[in-house]
Amino acid sequence: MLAAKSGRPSGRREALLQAAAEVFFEQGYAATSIDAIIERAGGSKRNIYNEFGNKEGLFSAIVNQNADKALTALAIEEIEGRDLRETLTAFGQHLMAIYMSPTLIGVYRIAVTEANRFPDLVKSFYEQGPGRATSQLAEVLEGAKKRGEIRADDCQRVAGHFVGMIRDNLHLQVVLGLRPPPLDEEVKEAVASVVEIFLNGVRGRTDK
Amino acid sequence: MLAAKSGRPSGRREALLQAAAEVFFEQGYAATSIDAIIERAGGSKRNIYNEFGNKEGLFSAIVNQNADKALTALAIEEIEGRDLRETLTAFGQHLMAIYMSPTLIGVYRIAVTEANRFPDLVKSFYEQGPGRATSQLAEVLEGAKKRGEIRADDCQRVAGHFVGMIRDNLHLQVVLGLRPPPLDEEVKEAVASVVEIFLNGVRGRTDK
DNA sequence: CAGGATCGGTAACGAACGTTACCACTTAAG
DNA sequence: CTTAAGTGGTAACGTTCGTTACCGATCCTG
Repeated sequence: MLAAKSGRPSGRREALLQAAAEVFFEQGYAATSIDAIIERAGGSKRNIYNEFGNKEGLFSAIVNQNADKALTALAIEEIEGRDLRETLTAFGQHLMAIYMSPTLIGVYRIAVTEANRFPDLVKSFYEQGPGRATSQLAEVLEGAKKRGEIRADDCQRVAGHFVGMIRDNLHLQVVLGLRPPPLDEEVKEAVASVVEIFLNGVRGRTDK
Repeated sequence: MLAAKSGRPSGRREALLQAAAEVFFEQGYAATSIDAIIERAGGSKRNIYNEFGNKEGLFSAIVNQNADKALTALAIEEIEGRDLRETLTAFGQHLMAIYMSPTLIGVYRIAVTEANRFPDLVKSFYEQGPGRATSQLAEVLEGAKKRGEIRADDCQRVAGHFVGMIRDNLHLQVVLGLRPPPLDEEVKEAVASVVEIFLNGVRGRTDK
């Protein structure tokens, strides 16, 4: 049709990636047909095969691109606040926003689905995403521990607890399509609740 | 072949369900072929169509059966311990064991994958599984709150935090096939750490 | 023992899919 | 203006898959 001028192949490529991501994330790899992608992106199959070689090439391009997007959005070195509570709150909100973004919901779904078919893709997704976030938080906690602000045996483990609480059932519900992503208001409430419990939890031990 | 006597149709049915579950959970719905199931279960396609009608019927039977399994394994009314710490520890270990069982890992994968194709199945899976667990824990917490043992604004929300911490990154890693399920020793350590933080977190507020 | 009905296996059918051959059209060079 | 090159659309090919028609074997009934 006349959706895109034929003179801009890069625009074509982007449109294909966009449309393919939508369909892949919605339907899964096996259930997604090249025809369905073309129907959404316009143009013809020949376009896909010229640009990406085959179905698997297109899929890999999508996952890598979006994992990179999530990675660059995860620069928390800069959000270290005045005190630990502020840092945790900002980090939690940031994390929640990323986890709940349609893009990462889609990547998450596809990672779970195709874990067997594309183990390398899944590994790099985890390491660049949740794994990296946890490690970065663990470093922050390590610093707080040395300053005596918290008590913790294993900061890596405790950091995992924190990101687990952030994901909560909310993430699961959104991933399962049982509810829409939360609005800012709800995010703030949930993060505040998590930070409150977490801070009390790691600060002092009243017994034992 | 001679794997099952032809006189026991119920044995046949069970064998089919078992084999189909393995392939479905491993490959996903769309990528699983009837032939692949037969190859693993023995017999012939006719068997599947006589017993379950079609591919979708077989799939639904599997998910329902395994969701039921998880449901019946979730009777926590009986594991209320002497004090809150004991109850939470037992509940946490129970929950972790269920979440990490190969069966529920498979169901979880399929639920995430096929959320769009089978919304009703996914909904009942969530309500019978994570949703139910959270609600039951919320009731326990509500009791503790009335007895003054903990402080919490919204027990349902806080219960969500707890199950989130239990899932942790461990669950994600297992679901993604990045590591095997934890052994008993590791489960106990993780749950103890979670309970420690959670109890301190909801018990007293040292500031504010 | 005979007859009928039911179950299970084989093979085939029709549809859908990934991929590619082929051709029309546009574009740039001479 | 002619021609060579490359891009994009259409149609077709071979394969795979869900489903079913057909037929032999098995088991229950009289």
